[in-house]
Amino acid sequence: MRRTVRETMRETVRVAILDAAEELIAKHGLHDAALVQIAKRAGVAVGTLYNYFNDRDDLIRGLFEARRKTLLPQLLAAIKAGAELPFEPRLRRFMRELLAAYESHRSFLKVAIENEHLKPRGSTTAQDLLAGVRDIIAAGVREGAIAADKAELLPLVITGAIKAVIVQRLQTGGELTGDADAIVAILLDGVRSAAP
Amino acid sequence: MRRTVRETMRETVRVAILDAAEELIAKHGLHDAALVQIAKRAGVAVGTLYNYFNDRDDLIRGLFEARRKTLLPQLLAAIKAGAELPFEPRLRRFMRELLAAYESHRSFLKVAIENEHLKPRGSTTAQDLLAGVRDIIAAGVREGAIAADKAELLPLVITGAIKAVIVQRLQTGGELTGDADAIVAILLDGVRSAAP
Amino acid sequence: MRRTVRETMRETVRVAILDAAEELIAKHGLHDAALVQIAKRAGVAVGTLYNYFNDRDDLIRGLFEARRKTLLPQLLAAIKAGAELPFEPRLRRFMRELLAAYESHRSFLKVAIENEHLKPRGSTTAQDLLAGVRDIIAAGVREGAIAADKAELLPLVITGAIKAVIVQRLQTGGELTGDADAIVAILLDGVRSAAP
Amino acid sequence: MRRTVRETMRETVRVAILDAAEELIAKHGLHDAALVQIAKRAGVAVGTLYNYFNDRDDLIRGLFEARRKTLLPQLLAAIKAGAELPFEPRLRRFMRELLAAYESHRSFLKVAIENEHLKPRGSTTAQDLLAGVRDIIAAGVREGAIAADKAELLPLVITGAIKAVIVQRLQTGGELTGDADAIVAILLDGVRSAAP
DNA sequence: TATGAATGAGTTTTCATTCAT
DNA sequence: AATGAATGAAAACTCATTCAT
Repeated sequence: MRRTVRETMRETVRVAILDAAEELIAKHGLHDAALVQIAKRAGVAVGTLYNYFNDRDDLIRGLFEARRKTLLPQLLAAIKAGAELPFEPRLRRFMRELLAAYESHRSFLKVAIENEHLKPRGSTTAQDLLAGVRDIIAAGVREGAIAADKAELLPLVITGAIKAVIVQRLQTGGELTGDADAIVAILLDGVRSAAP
Repeated sequence: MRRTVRETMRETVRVAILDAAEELIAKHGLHDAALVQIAKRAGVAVGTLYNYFNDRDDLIRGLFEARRKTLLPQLLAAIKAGAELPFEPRLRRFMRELLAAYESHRSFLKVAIENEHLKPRGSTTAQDLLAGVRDIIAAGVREGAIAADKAELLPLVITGAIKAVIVQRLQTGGELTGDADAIVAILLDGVRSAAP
Repeated sequence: MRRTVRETMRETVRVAILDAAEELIAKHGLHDAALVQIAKRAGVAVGTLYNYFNDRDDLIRGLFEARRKTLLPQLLAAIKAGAELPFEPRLRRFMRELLAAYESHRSFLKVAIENEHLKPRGSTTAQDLLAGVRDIIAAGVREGAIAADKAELLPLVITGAIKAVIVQRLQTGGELTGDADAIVAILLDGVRSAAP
Repeated sequence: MRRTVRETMRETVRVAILDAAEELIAKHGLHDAALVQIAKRAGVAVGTLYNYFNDRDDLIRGLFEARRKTLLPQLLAAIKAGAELPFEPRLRRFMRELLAAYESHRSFLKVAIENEHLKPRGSTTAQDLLAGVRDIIAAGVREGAIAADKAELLPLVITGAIKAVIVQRLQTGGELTGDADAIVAILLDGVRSAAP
């Protein structure tokens, strides 16, 4: 039981460190978030960081992995949520749930999008998203709801659109969820006016 | 006229520096491209960089501005190219010309996309693109070719899609132009299968 | 008597710590043997080290003193062993017994020789050895067996030779004892070939 | 020619750095000679050290290599010096010249002997010495001047004796050369008193 | 103007030591 | 007494910037 107490403490500190890192990286950029600052904001000494991570790189990776661990289940849930629905409502539902889940990770989304090019140990949240969208599209193709020739590029287009909208909303401060239906509408129907 | 010769020399060196910077930033990332390396690759000494730029930041900004100066006319040309065409072929043509123009700037595209979040003094290539797409969309709306309610989000979706495809092609090595029509097709018609 | 049990436990831990220290210092060098590692290998926590030693320096000194405490009696025994013998067989016997005694302290010998220059409070094993050899030489001189003019440098030459041979054997892995007679032969007779 | 001036300057600074390093390491030990101190004593800034060496380790190695580069020719000269002499006078001459050469490197000898166990890139001064002594001994064997069975251990015994004497003289401050003949006498004749 | 060595402030990293549990 | 996380001073290392030549 003593063991458990200590482990709880450890976990608390670890979380504090990662939160501090996320915050500072979001504010100042990956490189300009100095370890001393991260430590200070986390309320620990510099040396303490090294009781939790091997080096700076490991800490950064730790942040990405921790967030991924939180976000992946939510992504999977969003995928599963409408599994029994036909393609269109399913995509709509997925988008809404996804952006709702993302809503509470704005800070990390900024960090993740700005540093997408850094190659991590495992998979990234962005890759998870792409894979998830691919699954749904694949289902749509099997169902006959989607033109097969569009299926290949579509996941890229969708995730690209999502990111663009997120970036914009992070800047302007608006809610992410608000755009879910609009994005889907464009993708499903195209942009042509309904006029004959 | 002697003056002109000297200025040509200066310009040559400046170009070499920017090319070197672009190359190294594309390879190692914005922060990990050290000035000594840039100088070495440009074939000059570190001190020389400071005869062309005030400081590191100014050099980076110089790179972005130089590329913008090249790309903006090409973008404007792509916009103008189909000005007299109706919306759909115009968008199609724009996409083709845009990606063709981008084709010879792969290295810079990598740099630009990875560092989109850094706010420079003036406009960025990304903002130019967004503005250009907005223009074309606006024309489409006036023309009645586009559902007005989709017009607001559409530019974001389009540029987001373009970026996503570019990033992917930069990684896999494929041609950019190849995807122009496919992207447009998705956006115009939506992804529904043609089925009755 | 309960007291004694407790003291035995303490002693056991102390020994474990010193053994761990010796092992790690032999492997990584004096400075690169970190206290955390020593503690881990000893099977205790870092803090525990400080229940047995005041600080790092004290621990190191403790190691040297502990080993000296073991080795000194063996050295003295080797000196005493042939006390009644004439000089030459005495020296021969001394060498054999000395190297035999050292045989089971290879790890510490490495540590001791590599760190001979660190001046501790008390005497060192190296100084003990030198003193011992001096005693034997002095006896040889009194006995008339040794040229008096060679008596001053001789102890240094002998101990230097011993150390050199030990270092070499520690590297190559051979037995220490094997060289005892050969060293003595060189020192007694010189290296001249027996030829007339 | 400008080139040459700069290179001369560079060499001057490099030498200053290595001298400072040698001095401080001799005084405080390998590990306790901090780079800031070395830089200060060399009259340069810390960063300058890194214009000459990759890292601390490289600087240390640089010191050993530089000294070896100076000492090796002197050693070789000492070996060659008496090449035409018969073994005994040759050994005697070698010892005198060797210790004379070492005389002006006391500081480095301390450093070298105290850190003999660190494995360098190439060979060490100690290894050079051992090899040199081996050469001379081998010649002695061929000449029939040395008992062949003693030839194997002899180089170790000689170098060990030399080191021991050097260490002692470094401490007490005496001249190194003074002991050359005495060491050789012991080794050649053995220590037996001349008495019948 | 070009050069490249020198600079030193700013970061990362280490580890003996402390101390609450 | 034992534990091991926290501490922070001290060290190594980086690199944009300066400046004498």
